[in-house]
Amino acid sequence: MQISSRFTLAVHIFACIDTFGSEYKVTSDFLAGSTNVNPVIIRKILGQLKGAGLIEVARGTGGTTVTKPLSEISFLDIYNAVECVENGELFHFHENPSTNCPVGRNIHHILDDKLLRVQSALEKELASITLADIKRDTEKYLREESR
Amino acid sequence: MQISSRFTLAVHIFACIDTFGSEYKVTSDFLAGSTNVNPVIIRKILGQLKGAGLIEVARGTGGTTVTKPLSEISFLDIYNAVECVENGELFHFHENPSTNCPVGRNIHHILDDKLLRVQSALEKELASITLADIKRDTEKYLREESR
DNA sequence: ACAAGATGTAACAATAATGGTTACAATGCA
DNA sequence: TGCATTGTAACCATTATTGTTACATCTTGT
Repeated sequence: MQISSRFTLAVHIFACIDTFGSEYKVTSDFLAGSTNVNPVIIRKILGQLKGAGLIEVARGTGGTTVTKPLSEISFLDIYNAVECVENGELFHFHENPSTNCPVGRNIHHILDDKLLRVQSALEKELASITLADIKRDTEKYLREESR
Repeated sequence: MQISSRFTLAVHIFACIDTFGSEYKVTSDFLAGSTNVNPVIIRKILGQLKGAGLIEVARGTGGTTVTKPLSEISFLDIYNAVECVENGELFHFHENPSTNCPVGRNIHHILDDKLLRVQSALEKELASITLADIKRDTEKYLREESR
């Protein structure tokens, strides 16, 4: 199963806030224009990012701002904000394996440490990438365009 | 989004084949008993594992065998066999970001290398774990039980 | 005070994936 | 031939995703 487009959308949103925030008021309609995604979807994602304390959204007047230095917001923060995995577990276990079978009643013990290793590897890499990297590369690509 | 229980089921299946294969004929009904999952679901997973060349399933007579040494079958092999991600891409991208917006038309360039890094980290860890590890730990837990 | 522009959210729909279930043709062996 | 088993089709229920309309609520400017 793929990770929801909410994640790439959220990064796109941050790139827009950083690129256009000083010049325009970054509203859900503005972001809907850039992402080509329905403004209500955008507002839901903004709500999740706000819930995670990564942004502030101005009620009434509109507009979005980032609450921390970009280098302190990692892909993992964003992933956790928008990807609501239950119990935070990457792997879905089949329920109630047979307790009559020696393998069935031990499969969790056998697998858990290994699944955790895999999940940790994913999260570690997500944590190593921050919005500062996105800012740097966004500026790079925009510079290349304007030449 | 979680990785489908097909993955943990597949590992469970391999553990059963290894533990019981010499003593019993490992049929989809047998596996359904151990996993507590419908035999048709088991047969579908067996079909995927067979398609990936990891096992052989005896038509008519029934029973399942592994085609390679356990140390040569990694979690990544199993993951790729049962987790049908389109294009093999872990991250889902929102479609048609605006080409009028500088961020919209560059977001793919900006993100692609970073998403690939994350996916590679996941796959590398999956590749580092093999069914030989599962065999070793299964035997360990069964030994601990019988004391 | 009120109009205008935004957000927050409810409600509903379409689509897809997951997991389950029944049914049955095809297979291989005794 | 009979039997156990696989492979697969045809459904179904449930859930997640994404899209859409609608509207109450909030803030500011006039």
